[in-house]
Amino acid sequence: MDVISITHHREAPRELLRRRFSALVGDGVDGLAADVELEAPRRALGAGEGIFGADDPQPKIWLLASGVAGDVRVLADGRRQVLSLRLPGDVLQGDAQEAVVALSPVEVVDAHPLIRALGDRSPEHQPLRQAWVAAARLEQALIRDHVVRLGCLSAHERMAHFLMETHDRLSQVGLAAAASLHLPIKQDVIADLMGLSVVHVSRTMQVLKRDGLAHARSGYVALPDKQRLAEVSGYISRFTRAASRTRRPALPQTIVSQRFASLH
Amino acid sequence: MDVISITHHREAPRELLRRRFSALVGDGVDGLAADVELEAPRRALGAGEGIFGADDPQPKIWLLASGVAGDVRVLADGRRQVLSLRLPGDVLQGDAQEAVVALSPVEVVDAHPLIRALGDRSPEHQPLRQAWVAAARLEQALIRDHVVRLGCLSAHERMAHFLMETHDRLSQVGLAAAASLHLPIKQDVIADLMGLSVVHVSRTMQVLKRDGLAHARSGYVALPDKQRLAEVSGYISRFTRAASRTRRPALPQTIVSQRFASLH
DNA sequence: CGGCGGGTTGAATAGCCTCAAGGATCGTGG
DNA sequence: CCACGATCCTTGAGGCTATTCAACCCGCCG
Repeated sequence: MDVISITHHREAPRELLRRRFSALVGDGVDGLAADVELEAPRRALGAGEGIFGADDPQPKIWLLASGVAGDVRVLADGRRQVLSLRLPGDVLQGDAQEAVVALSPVEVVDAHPLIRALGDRSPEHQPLRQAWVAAARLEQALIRDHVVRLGCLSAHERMAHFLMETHDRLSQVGLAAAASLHLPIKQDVIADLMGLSVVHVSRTMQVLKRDGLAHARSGYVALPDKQRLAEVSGYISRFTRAASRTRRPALPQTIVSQRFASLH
Repeated sequence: MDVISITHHREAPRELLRRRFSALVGDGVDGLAADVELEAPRRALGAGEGIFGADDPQPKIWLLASGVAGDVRVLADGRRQVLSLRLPGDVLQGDAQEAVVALSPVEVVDAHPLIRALGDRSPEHQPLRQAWVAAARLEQALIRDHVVRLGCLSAHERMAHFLMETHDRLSQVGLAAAASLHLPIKQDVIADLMGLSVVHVSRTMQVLKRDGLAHARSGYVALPDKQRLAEVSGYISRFTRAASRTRRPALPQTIVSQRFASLH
């Protein structure tokens, strides 16, 4: 099968962002190249390292260039919950209430140039601002999907749903093949993400394999039958819809978007 | 015990909003009275009614004046998840991806005057905009708390945590006594909120009663020992902290707040 | 080769669910 | 004012899902 690594891909960070944004608002953001420089400072971290150290100097916003990170909350007794998975092309904001932790080896680049571009109100950056708002809205939708996963779905459904979602997200930035994805995280992370025990994650993966729905091997997951995987999990893509959905001209755009724009 | 109803209280909608906002950003929003008119149109709905009908004419933003509503998602096979509870003083935005449903008899008032005030950029409305952003950020934090509840906590912990949180939220708008709250929703709603079965919600409430932690009777819940209730659930208030937390002057405020401002 | 981290397996248990029946409460109509 | 039905809550019994604990396996690296 075709294989794309998300820790060792060769895409420029800006290109990842461009793909993500143009999937959200069309091609208006292609000019991203013009003035948004996203290469340095670049930082590499190993799995387990916190991305926002308390002693950090300036940059409080990073763009995830490669690898997997996650918003993690740890309870007093050691139980952990991974609130959301962060994939290449995502913007990581240290401002958040949670710790953002590298779940695989990752590379991050300073995203302040992007923030600066968003800050000025010139009309040429209008599509960029729209994309930023759309991205926040999408993130919002994803965390709500996560609530439903945890609240309503069985272990099998959860895993299937999660794999579909992650494949979709990686596809959007061009980092997944048609029927497989690279997911270099350990099972205990998946467990803390899905609200399950490590043991049960393992068992569930076995069943998915037996059913011909997902084969995992050394960080790569093949999804031979996405159709059926979507059916058994009730998965509805947030991505294909976003493109075709008709926008209703509702409230003063400023307010609605202000509500979403600061989410990262 | 002292009793305050949230379906039949006599607070003006604007007063609820003022309390909520001033708890977030201080007294700067007291001038809310000046130009933000929040009384009409007023609408009453019964439990179970959707608040945003597809046939709705204009107002797509309501302020919840009394009662309880919720963001509800229904799966294809009928399973339901209540994503978040909406309490008096909350702003309901039909723009959201979810259905917003009345979970008790509710009254809503048109919130467009508020939106208009947020829309103009005059300096006198600066605190109002800050509060709006802070409210969105809080909402964000609450849904993440919900993820942790569903992912990490046992049924008892979930219930205890939920009761603490709801009591806190109602206290903030002055609609809860010191050690009790009015929660006029049925157990099946709590079940769909907590990811449990109705039966188990009932049993769990019995145990909480036995332990002297929560007595529910006809929509009113007494919390005789909030201290212990917080301990057993690992509850950390988002409200007392918000007031005392030191704000770090981080990113250009516009961007950060844009990210939050359109969330409702 | 030994050790180690991560994955897998088995057995026993706990937590929560389902089904089904029995109470309590409340509004309604006689 | 009481009987009635409807709705919601409670209780019991049994079963399934997921957990825990423990051992074992496997690939990798020193």
